[in-house]
Order: sequence, then structure tokens, then C-alpha cells
Amino acid sequence: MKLSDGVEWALHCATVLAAVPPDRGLTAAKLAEFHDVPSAYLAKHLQALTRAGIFEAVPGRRGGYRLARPASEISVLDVVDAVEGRLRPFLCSEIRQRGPVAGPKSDYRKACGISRVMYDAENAYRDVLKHTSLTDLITGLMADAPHAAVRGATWLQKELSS
Amino acid sequence: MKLSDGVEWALHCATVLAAVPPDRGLTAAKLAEFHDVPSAYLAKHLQALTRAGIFEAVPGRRGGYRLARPASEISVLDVVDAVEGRLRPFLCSEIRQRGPVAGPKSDYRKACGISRVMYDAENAYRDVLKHTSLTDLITGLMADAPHAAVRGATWLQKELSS
DNA sequence: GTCCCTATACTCGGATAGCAAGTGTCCGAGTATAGGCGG
DNA sequence: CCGCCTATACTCGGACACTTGCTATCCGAGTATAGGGAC
Repeated sequence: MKLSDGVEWALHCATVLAAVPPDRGLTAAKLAEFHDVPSAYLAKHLQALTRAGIFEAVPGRRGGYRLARPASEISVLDVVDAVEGRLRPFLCSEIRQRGPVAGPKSDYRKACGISRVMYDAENAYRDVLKHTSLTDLITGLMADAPHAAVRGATWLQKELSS
Repeated sequence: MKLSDGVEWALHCATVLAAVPPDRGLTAAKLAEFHDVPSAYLAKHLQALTRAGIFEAVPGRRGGYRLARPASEISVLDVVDAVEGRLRPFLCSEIRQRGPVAGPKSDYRKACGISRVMYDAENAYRDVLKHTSLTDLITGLMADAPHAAVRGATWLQKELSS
């Protein structure tokens, strides 16, 4: 069980975009430069986020990406699902209905207890991410590393003005 | 994020082994036959479970696998970690300390807030699995599909007597 | 001076290679058993 | 008849190919801009 690196990048990009005025945008190249990650690969994930309706892409010159809705209405889960593709980590293949002791289908009306536990765990995981919004993330970032936040804001202002 | 198929197999095997008397064992081939899965590949996971101290392997003729401790003292998390290798789904690469706005390390004393949320979610996931034991699983299986449980017990008795 | 048209530069978007990890399989090392032999 | 020894058959264990999906990259389609020309 491993998450794509893109999840971390996407979350950081989202916090940066939250600081961009709604009528402006930031290009994939700038976002990649800010985090020092391969821009071509980052672009791939930004596209996925756009398809999911979390980011908005502005084409053409002076284009770029921006949040599709207020940061308070974007959860961490939204971002993770968009990048990872919303596939369940555990998939029950009903092996209890296979082998020499398999019986009629009517014997297995209730879902397999093992899958139930795995799904419960998955839901607990998702709940935590669901109840954390981008604003929560930003509040935390500013409290944890205020100096870095100020430097980031300064850099952003410089990029937007040019 | 995807879990290995072996997780499901391992959990089902564990519930079967829980029904085997402590002084007996069940071979990898028999476990594979019971679930109709490739025995060679299942053996690989059984070895991992043995290394993790959850199963015990009895070598030689009339050997096989059995639980290393009572079913009530084995959690689902133990099995999942043994098969999956206990690697964290999310790994913070501290990209906030990279790029043009990177600052002195003293600015980043506290852990990245993004990683904190991801780890909280992971812990919620693990907690659910941790608080479910093999006995809980078996109780559920027998309640959900009693006929199948009886057939399984009969098959097992036949195999053990021969 | 104002409007329109055209060429341009820059953006996103999807299609294309490379690589690592999971998936699946095999054969060799080790051990309890079963049978035969000797006492 | 009893004990011991040897050969055997069966088990687990680790080493070896293959496939899927993530990682990384590129070039083409589309658009707002900027400049020049006509009115």
C-alpha cells in the first residue's frame, strides 16, 4: 500500500493556489519551480485535479491554474481521490465462495466479514481526510513555520506582479 | 493505493488455521486448495507471516502451518502488516524545504502539517484493524454464513484425519 | 486617433517511453516418517 | 520380539522470470496578447 508522490505535491500546490487571487492563476511551471519538482510530471497531476473539478485551468497566454471553489470547501480527501483515482485499497474477491467447500449463493447473502472490517478501516481513514479542509491545512502551515509562510507569500506576490 | 491480494488470502487462511488443533498443522497446499488460489504464491505470503511471528511453520513430513499464538491475541493489523511489509502509505519528502523560498532548517522545527493529517488518517485506519482480532473475524464469519462454516469444519476434519 | 486584423508567444492537454514493485513460479535444503535389518 | 539404521517422501525456504501500474517526458491544439496597418 503506497500513495503516489503526486498526492503530496498536489496538496502543497493547493495551499499555494489558495493564496492566489481568484481572478489570477499560476502556471504549472511556476508551481513546479516553487516546490522544485519535475514540471512535466506535476502537470499530469494538475490535469487530474482539473478533471475532478478541484482546480480550474485557464488556457492561453497569462493562463494557469486556480482553485475551482473556496479553500474552505475543498477537503484533503477531494485532492487525494483526484490524484489517486478513487480505487479501493482492499477489494474482496469473495474467495470464500471458491474451492471445494463452496456452496449455493444463498449461503452468502451477507457481505464477507473480512471485507467489512477492511472497509470500516478505509472509511475511518477517509473520514479524517474528509473533515480536514484546505483552510485547516493553511492555518497549520502558518502556525508551524511562519517565517517560511512569509517568504512564500513574498515570492508569490513577486510572481503575480511580473 | 492498493493492497496486495495476499492480504485477503492471509486473513482467510488465518481464520482456517484458528480451527486447527494446536498440535496439528495444515500445509500450504491444503490452504491453497481450500481457497482455490495458486499455492506457490500463497506460500510466499505464508512465509512472510511466519517471519513476522504470526504463523509457525513445522518442517518435514506431516508438517505445515499453524497459529503461533491464540487467535484472540492476533489482530487483523498484525496480518496486514506482515503481508504488506509495514511501509507507510504516505511519506513526507519535506518539499516545503526545497525550491526558491527554502529557509534555514530552524524554520521547520515542527512537522509538516500536511504529513500530520495524512498520518492521523493512517493511524485511524490502523486503529480499526488493531482492535479487531481473529476471534472477532471468526465470530462474524459464522454468524454471516453458518452453512458455509459447517462445510468448512467438515472438510477440515476430513483433512486432519487422513 | 481608433478600430480591426494578423502573427506570435505562451498556456494546457493527451499520447508516448522507462522503470520499479508486485505477481507468479520453480527447484533445492531440511526433517519426521516408514520400512527393513540385525540382535 | 525389540531396537536401530537407512532410504524415502514430503514439507518449508529462498532464488528466479514476468506483468502491471507508477514515474517521467515530450510534442501538438488552443487562446489571450501585442503590434502593425487601414480607415
